[in-house]
Amino acid sequence: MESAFEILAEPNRRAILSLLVPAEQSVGEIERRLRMPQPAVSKHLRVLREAGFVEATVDAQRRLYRLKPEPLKEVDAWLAPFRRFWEAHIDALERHLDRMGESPKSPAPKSPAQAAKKARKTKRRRPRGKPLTRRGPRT
Amino acid sequence: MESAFEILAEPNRRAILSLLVPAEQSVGEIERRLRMPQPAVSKHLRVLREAGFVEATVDAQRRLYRLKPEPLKEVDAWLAPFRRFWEAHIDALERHLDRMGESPKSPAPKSPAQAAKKARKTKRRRPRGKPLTRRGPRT
DNA sequence: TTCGTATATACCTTAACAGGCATATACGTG
DNA sequence: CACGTATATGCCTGTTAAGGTATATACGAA
Repeated sequence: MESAFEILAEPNRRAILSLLVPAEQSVGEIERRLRMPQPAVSKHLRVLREAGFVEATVDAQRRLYRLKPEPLKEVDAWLAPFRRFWEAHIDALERHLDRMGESPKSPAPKSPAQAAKKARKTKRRRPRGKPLTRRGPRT
Repeated sequence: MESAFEILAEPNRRAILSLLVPAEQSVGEIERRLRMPQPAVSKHLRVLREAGFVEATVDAQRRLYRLKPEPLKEVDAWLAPFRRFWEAHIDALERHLDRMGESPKSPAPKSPAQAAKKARKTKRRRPRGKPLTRRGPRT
């Protein structure tokens, strides 16, 4: 669990962080708002705390958790080169998309997301019978 | 492996993406530059491709991979609220740090909010009876 | 065709997490 | 002191993903 990215890979943790943007929250509030078992919340908070995403203050038996920006800033910083990349290429991309608005081969390519999903869903367990023209460098 | 964050959790994948910022690269180039076994590279590229982070074109037996911005843009978008958060609090933080440059031990009054809280229910002294071993709400 | 290069997949093993459940610890109050 | 509330940990389990190794596929050249 080294990097900030690994921490953010967990959806519930991202949800917790988002919840903390407007204001600090107690464990119980998070538990209720996200409808998540209390031990889970505590565990995620521990991970977040140890990674520096949040910090807590004590209020009687309660712990009030609030955001700490540093790790997210790191992520933001990592993103910077890519941001420059896509900003530089926006126009080129637009042109490209404009151009291929027709039907290249099969039914007009879906959104990248959908395409990805489909690819994932496709069972690529070769049935052990026929070569099926699949292995090897994709064409 | 749903979200972009999960994809980015893997350091080698991040490395690959960074490598692709300046220009597209073949699998072999990535392999050499990152000193990573070829199957590993191919596997990571597959994940990246299916998640829409990259796309490839065929050049004879070679595949040239290049960046696609969408998923990273998503990440960037998710980050936005937090960016606002830390930008809004930078000055406050600075003030805070400026102020507490003195005695860290003495009750140096913190923010008004905290002061108020404390006034309400100042009773958070650890009884010292038991050595605060480990279990239980952290103090 | 055969060979060499470039890349993708299959399969196996291992490790790491997330979830669930039980329970320990702290604190305030009666 | 006993109790209820708030939160943290321990342990166990299932799942999933990454690494390693072997091999299949595709293509150009001889």
